[in-house]
Amino acid sequence: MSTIPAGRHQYILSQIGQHGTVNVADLAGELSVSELTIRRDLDQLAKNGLVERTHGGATARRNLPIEPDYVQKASEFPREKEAIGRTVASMVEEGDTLYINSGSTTFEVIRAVVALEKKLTIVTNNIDAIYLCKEHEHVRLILAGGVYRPRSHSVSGSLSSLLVSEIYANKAIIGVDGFSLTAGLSTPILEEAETTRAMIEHTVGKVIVVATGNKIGVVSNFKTVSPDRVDILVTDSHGGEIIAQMETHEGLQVVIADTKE
Amino acid sequence: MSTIPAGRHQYILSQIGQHGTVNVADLAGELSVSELTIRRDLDQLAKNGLVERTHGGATARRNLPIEPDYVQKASEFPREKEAIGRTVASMVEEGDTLYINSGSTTFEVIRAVVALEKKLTIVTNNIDAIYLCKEHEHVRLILAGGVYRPRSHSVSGSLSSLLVSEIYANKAIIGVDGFSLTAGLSTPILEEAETTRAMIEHTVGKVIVVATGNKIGVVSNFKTVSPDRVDILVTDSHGGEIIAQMETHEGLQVVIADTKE
DNA sequence: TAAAATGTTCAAAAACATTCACGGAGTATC
DNA sequence: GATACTCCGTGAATGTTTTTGAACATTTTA
Repeated sequence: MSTIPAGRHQYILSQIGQHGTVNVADLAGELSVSELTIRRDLDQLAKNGLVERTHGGATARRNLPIEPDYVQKASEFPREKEAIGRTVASMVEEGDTLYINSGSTTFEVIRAVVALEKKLTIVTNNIDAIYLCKEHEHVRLILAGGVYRPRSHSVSGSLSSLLVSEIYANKAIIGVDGFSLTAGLSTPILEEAETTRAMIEHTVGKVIVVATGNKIGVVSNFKTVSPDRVDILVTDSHGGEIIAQMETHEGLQVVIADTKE
Repeated sequence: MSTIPAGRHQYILSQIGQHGTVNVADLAGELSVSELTIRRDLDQLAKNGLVERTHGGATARRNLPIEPDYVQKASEFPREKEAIGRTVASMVEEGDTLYINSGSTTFEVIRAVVALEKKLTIVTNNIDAIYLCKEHEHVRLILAGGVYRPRSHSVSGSLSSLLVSEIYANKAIIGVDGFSLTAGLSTPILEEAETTRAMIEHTVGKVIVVATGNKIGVVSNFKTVSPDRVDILVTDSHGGEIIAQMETHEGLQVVIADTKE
């Protein structure tokens, strides 16, 4: 009898494959370990998405893990992005319909916005938004369709724009890879640029751009819209002197998000 | 043998799948638990939309008052669904563009189809398809947009149909909650019915319906399309005598998926 | 109306989460 | 080479939650 954990796991999985379910007491007897150890084995297998944990044992898992690997989230400027999210959330009002495009900064915005517990409609092409909205009854999530891009966990392209053209939002929250007063908003992906542009064009209220300081003054490959279309820029305190120029730009309100404590 | 709640549920569902009905007294005897426990099991299954509760037992759903929980449903007939998936995958050819609607059976189809390593385009409203296609370079995944439905892990509604109306596929693989020769395809959710209908209408090739045996002869709330529009039905061996009628139906090819060994 | 099935409440039992301690494998330090 | 050290898997002890079954009143079915 294999005494190592990996051997037990293999045995458990084969039992589940054979019978559909297993129970803790039987496994403990068959493998000559305590029930506690079996429980820990099952918990681990469940965490890896290999089995479905139930009271008293486990069952085969045909469906997928609910919680995917989006935990990696904002690896670059987590504190700044979280602060930006909080700041933008304070601008959202009950009943708003929001366009939110994809990206790690706007993901943090969605996280902060759904936490408000306000009645909202969110229209986004960020697939990961699902996990944030899933358990929030008060948020209606409309996902843009289109071609799925694994790298960015988003959908984009002309099919997305088609759906966007049917919806008018009263605020757009746009993450960018580059924001410059001369070149406007820009992203490295053509399809993303198209979808983002469609969102902005179908917004009747404020267009809020979110960008960490390192994006300010940067120009990426594909232009989305000109800077004049932007009403509010929410960024952090690392934008450098270009921020000062932007603050004097007519029609553009610059908000610096506080990374508190 | 000591059985856990989940194991009992599985057994009860398989009994219902085979015989159509179950009664409390028999189950209590077969599973060596009190009738009260069986009643509680049945109540729970009914609450999740998996069975229809009656006095003295339960029956297969004749109609569906509530939206079944996807996670629960996914573990209903794992072997049968896997077999159906494998069978449908053998009908798919290199270069196909497939419409696949949402549901736990079609999910298994997607799983089997992407494993083929063929170059394909999959258009679906099943959100979980993302995890199956994420690491398969040869599959282009187009996600239908629309309102997200947490309980069924899908998007649906008029916005989805809008996107679907732009795409013509050469095969449609459709999961249903009810398939009857008189009433046709039906589902418990209006929006799903609409999206599925749009998919079928924009398919130029074969329409393949997948359904485990317990769905055969069942009528749910909202009709999708008439049975004449269906070319192939892939099901398992638990369909009962209605299958024989279907096999004689003109223009409908019935395929029984083998749950190997 | 009588029998069967159900709903409800409550207590016991089973399974669980959590914390702590033990012991072996490997590593670092002297 | 010995000691101390951490890391990991394991099991015991504790209190908590879930599940189960009995008892009794109520409803449904025949």
